[in-house]
This record gives sequence, C-alpha cells and structure tokens, in this order.
Amino acid sequence: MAVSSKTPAISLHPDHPNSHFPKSYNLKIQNFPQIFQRTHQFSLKKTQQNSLLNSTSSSTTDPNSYLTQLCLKNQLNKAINFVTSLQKDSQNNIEEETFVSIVRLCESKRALKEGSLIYSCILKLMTKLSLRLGNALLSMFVRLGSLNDAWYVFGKMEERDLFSWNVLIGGYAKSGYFDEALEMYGKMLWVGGIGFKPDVYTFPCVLRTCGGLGDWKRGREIHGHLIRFGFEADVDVVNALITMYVKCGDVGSARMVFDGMCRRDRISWNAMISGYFENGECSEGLRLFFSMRECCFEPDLMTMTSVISACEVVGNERLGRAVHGYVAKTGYVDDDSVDNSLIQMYTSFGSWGEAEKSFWSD
DNA sequence: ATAGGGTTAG
Repeated sequence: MAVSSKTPAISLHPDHPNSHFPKSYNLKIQNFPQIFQRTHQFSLKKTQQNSLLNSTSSSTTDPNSYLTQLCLKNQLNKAINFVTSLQKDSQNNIEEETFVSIVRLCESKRALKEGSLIYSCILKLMTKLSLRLGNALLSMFVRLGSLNDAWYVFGKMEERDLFSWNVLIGGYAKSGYFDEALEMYGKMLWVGGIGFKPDVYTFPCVLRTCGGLGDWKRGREIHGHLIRFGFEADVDVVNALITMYVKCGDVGSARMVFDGMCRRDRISWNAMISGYFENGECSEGLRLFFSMRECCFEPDLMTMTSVISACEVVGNERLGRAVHGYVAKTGYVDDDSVDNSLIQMYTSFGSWGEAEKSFWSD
C-alpha cells in the first residue's frame, strides 16, 4: 500500500513548499536544551522588568485584570477587540498568563479566526514562546485543525514537555498526517540526547498511525516499545494495540493481545468483536459477542450496530431479529446508526416491511 | 492544567 497516497502533502511554509520539515527545524531541535536554558532565564527577567516598569510608570489601568475578567465572562470578541485596540507598547503589558486565558477561550469556542489573530499579536510581541503559552497555542491549533500553525508554534517554543509532543503527534495522527506523526514520535524518543519517555497518551496516537497506514511492521515495533516502557497492562494502551492489529489485518495477534489482558473494558470487547467483522470473520465475531455477554459486559450502541451488520453479512436472519428485539427492549432503537444497520439488514433479507418500520421508528 | 483509545460495506 502506497504510503504517500494516504498521507496528504503538507506545506508548512512558502519557502519550503514541499518539505514537511523546514530546514531550520533540525538545527533548532539539536541544540534546544542549551537555547532553552538561556532564553528561559532571559525572558523571565524581561517580563519581570516589564511589569515592574508598568506598575510604577504608567497610571493607566492594568489590561490584564480587565482581559482576565472578559475571559471569565466568555466575552471573547470584547477581549480580542481590546487587545487589537492597544498600541504595541501597551500590548507589551499583557502578561503571558493573560494570553493563555484568551487562547484557551478561543479553543473552547472553536474560534480559529480569533485564535489566529491573537497568535499574530503574540508573535509580534515575543520571539520565543514559553511552555505554558506554547502548549496552549499548540492545543488550540490542533483542536481547530490548523496543523501548520501548530507546527510553527512547536518550533517557536523555548521548551517542550511531553504534552507538547503528544498534542502534536496526536494532531498529525488524527488528521491523517501519518508520516509526520511517526517522524515526530521518533524524534521525541531521541531529542536532546535523552528523549522523552512516551506515556499512555503517546501510544494510542502512534498506534492509530500504524493502523491508518496498515503498517504491520511498524505497529509491531511500537508493540515492542510499549512493552519496554511498561504499558503492557494499561487497558487504554492495549485497546489501541488491538485496534492497530485489526486495522493491519492481523486479527490473530489482536486476539492474542486481547486474551492476554488481565483487565478488559467495553472498548476492548468492541474493538475485538468489530475487528473480526472488519476482517470478514463474522462467525468468530458473533461467538465473541456471546462470550461478552457471558462475561457480564453490557453491549452498547457500537456493539449492537456491528453485530447487526454481521448478522446481515452472515445471512443469519433469526439472530438478526433477536438482536433487533434486544435493541428495542434496551431503547437503542433511537440511535441513527443502529436504525441504519437494522434497515440495511432487513433490506438485504428482503424484509421490506420490517425495514420500513425501522425507518419510521423515530 | 492541558491530551489518548471503539463501527460497518461496495
């Protein structure tokens, strides 16, 4: 399977239209520990000086408390208008914490335009981004789907922590930039000579990437990492591992991992059951569905929809009707995806009347 | 402080 066809091209800068990583990036990364230490002290001193200066020399009211109030009251537009109405030297009085509040408000309001505006103000005021402000911006841009901006923020941070790496990797993984996600994961392990230890948030992102690429070899490699780093017993990580094997078409390994779990949750069961269905092993999936119930796990919407479509594929009308009955009793019928799979199932059985009933059931 | 993980078909 061609990797490049699945991974959208990302152009990060007009100067580097075809390169995923601007050249300056490597330089920055390699010596960022030293840079970080120097600039960090420097910027701290600078902000202290600034706030000292403001509180004594200027008699105007402090913009920070006003802006913080606006953020607390959710008045994003007022806050943005206020910031942009200030002259640059007055903007200089705005503290990083205040910008953090505004950025987070933009994120929660999904306001990309406003967020970008604030970002451009911030860039005019500082050359480096602190950990807190950088992380807030990263998280905002990733959530709002602007990965180019996220990438630039990452590059401008004077210090990065595990959160920064996880957010960026997760953003790439979710948006289908699989190569970028894997590349960042690799860098994260080695950066600064020591690297960062991946955690429960890192692995699901990286595994999703391998699954998305269908890259079994990489997936297996990550499986090794996760054992080495001691996450073999983490339900969430292992759930992601199951899904990775399923997406790579290796249901056998998925099942081995599933069987080896000392604790399973609903997601583990669903991942494994639908994994069988996805790979055409419907009867095995249905068998597991029954053992799920034996193990006293309540099936949920996802279980039901996948089981219904499995009944359709296998052509098991009797079981399909039974599941329909169960679904009706438990009240899942109101769900669109359940309804759709019911309609499709009955249609494939040629039971038009039933299909129609499901259609009108809401 | 903040983040990650589960569905289906040509």
